[in-house]
Amino acid sequence: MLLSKSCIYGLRASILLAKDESNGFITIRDLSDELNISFHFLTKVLQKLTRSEILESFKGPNGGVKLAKPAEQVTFKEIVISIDGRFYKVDCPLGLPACGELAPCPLHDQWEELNNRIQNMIGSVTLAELSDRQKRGKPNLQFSAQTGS
Amino acid sequence: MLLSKSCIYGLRASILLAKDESNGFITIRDLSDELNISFHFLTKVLQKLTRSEILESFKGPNGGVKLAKPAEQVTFKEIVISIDGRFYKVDCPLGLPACGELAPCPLHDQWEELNNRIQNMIGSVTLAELSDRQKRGKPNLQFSAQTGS
DNA sequence: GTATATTAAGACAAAATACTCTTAAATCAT
DNA sequence: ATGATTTAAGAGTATTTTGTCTTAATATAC
Ligand code: SF4
Ligand code: SF4
Repeated sequence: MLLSKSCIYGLRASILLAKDESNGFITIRDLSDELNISFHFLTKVLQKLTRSEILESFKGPNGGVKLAKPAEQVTFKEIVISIDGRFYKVDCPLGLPACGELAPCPLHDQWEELNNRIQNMIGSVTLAELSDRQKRGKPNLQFSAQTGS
Repeated sequence: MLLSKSCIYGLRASILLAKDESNGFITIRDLSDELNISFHFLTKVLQKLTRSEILESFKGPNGGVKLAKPAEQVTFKEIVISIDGRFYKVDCPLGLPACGELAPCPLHDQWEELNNRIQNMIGSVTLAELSDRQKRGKPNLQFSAQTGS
């Protein structure tokens, strides 16, 4: 499991928001219905994104959430950090102190490159790019109940 | 978090076992002391490795555990699978069905390559290679209490 | 055989994560 | 103002993961 479920839900919801071009508010109920996940749970996840000012929310009728800035300016990584709270990093599981710098084991460089790759991957791709795939996609494409991992 | 703690403990213990060249049994108590983790918890983890025939165990005085085969023949991956129970895989978090093959999003190839890299990484390195780093290392190198991730 | 050392097994507890529900606050429509 | 809609907040529950403890089984040494 690379990302928590909360994080995955937040990403999926964000992509739905990016897909909407009206820039109006969309209710969390609509999002949770389309994603097949709990409304209340998603609400909590999106609250984090709102507090991080990735989303903007509005209460009352015609309220909901929307992206606080253009989808081109929101990275995958921002969302992960906002929800999972920490900088995403894959540490070496062997955890030896004073390791690596002096006498790296056969995996040391690979762990490092793995991290760089992940950082680069999620840091450079934006919601705009991710949702574009959706917008162009077949209309019957839907989010599944399964979460991936 | 890429690997569970159980898995990390199992890996660390296995490396200690590989470091020992006498090929005699080592008590789990010794391992847990050196790794600074709970004896009982490590026992349960190592039982999985024993059932998978990666380790061999022996009860009673002079008993303990040892590698069931040469360290050169035990891969990182075998241990992960034995303990975490599943094939290690980093799925795309967006989880769209009928995705990818037809119209991959900007990350699709990268997720795939990430997986290949991880599979290759943990599938090709053996305990012998990992412990070699330890054997040659400074004698005061010790496992830390922290787990990495 | 009796005591001792050691893993095996499983019940139990604690913590982290995932999820649900209730109530409050804000906003809008009438 | 009143009532409906919708997010915010937080209490509460469930599940999974992590960790502890107790007892049983197996082997050795005397
Ligand atoms: S050398 Fe690097 S990868 Fe290898 S055990 Fe040390 S920190 Fe981990
Ligand atoms: S195309 Fe993108 S969203 Fe679809 S499975 Fe591949 S990485 Fe995931």
